[in-house]
Amino acid sequence: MFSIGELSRRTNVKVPTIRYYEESGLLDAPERTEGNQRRYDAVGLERLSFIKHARDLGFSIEAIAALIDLQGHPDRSCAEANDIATAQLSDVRAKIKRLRALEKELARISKGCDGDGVTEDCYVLASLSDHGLCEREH
Amino acid sequence: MFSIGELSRRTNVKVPTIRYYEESGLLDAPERTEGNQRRYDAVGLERLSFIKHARDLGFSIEAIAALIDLQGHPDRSCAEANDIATAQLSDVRAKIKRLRALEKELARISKGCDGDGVTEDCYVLASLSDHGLCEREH
DNA sequence: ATACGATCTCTAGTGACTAGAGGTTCAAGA
DNA sequence: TCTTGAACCTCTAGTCACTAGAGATCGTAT
Repeated sequence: MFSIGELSRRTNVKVPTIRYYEESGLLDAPERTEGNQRRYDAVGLERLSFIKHARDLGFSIEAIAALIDLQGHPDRSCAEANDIATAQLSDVRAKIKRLRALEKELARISKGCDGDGVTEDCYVLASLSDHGLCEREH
Repeated sequence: MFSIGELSRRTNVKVPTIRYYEESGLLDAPERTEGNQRRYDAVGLERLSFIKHARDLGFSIEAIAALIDLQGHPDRSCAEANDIATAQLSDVRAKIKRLRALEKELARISKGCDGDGVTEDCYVLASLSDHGLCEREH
């Protein structure tokens, strides 16, 4: 049995975040000492590690809650879990696509300005004012 | 002179968002009719177009405020504007890098599961539980 | 016994909006 | 000129996933 601070150290999840996960229903409320302090065991550690890993992969709290629910029903089809992962994957891919377009545009805007002039003639500001200077849609 | 709804239509920025920008200090408070409704002119339209374009490129409200401030001082060096754009560019590149790592990991996790089994043996759930299954850091 | 870091709960703040309530104004048609 | 109804107004609260701070209590090492 260990404290919330110890759990925090072991998982690299901050203490207030752990309490937030409990409040959100992702973590079961743990046992308490007589003085009302939380005490965790290996199960709590494992659960939080799962959550942390999923968060690092960009899953939303809602999606994680669904995954945890599936874990609790080992007889349910695996398809659901796979659906959630696949949705997350296409979400990530869409974000990458969009960011790549932005990267191109920003690189172009930034390259057009050597930083020597005055803002009156600044290509950065001109580019932002006039969308027509952009090469593609974004 | 046109209404906030007309401005919204011309810029594709929603009406509450326009009011929010005004409240945030990005947009000057426009003239009002006798009945207290906002009336915009070409200057307001141009300003909002600038903001919209910058937001589409992922600049924060704070960065946009700085850019607008620079616009108001045409004698100031262009370097500052370029710095902001460059910072935004490296921010975007960092995000892309991170998302690509996530993409690989998610693709791997998702591929390992055909969706046919039951959750008990689900590779998606196993992967999320056990970080050691991951191929690289993320 | 005391000190002091860790913990507790609670409220409020973040960024960039979005939603809704409840009331007022504008403009077009009769 | 009157009426209707869409558009407008302000204000509050909600979103997501936390983060920060206040003020009080607890646990443990000396």
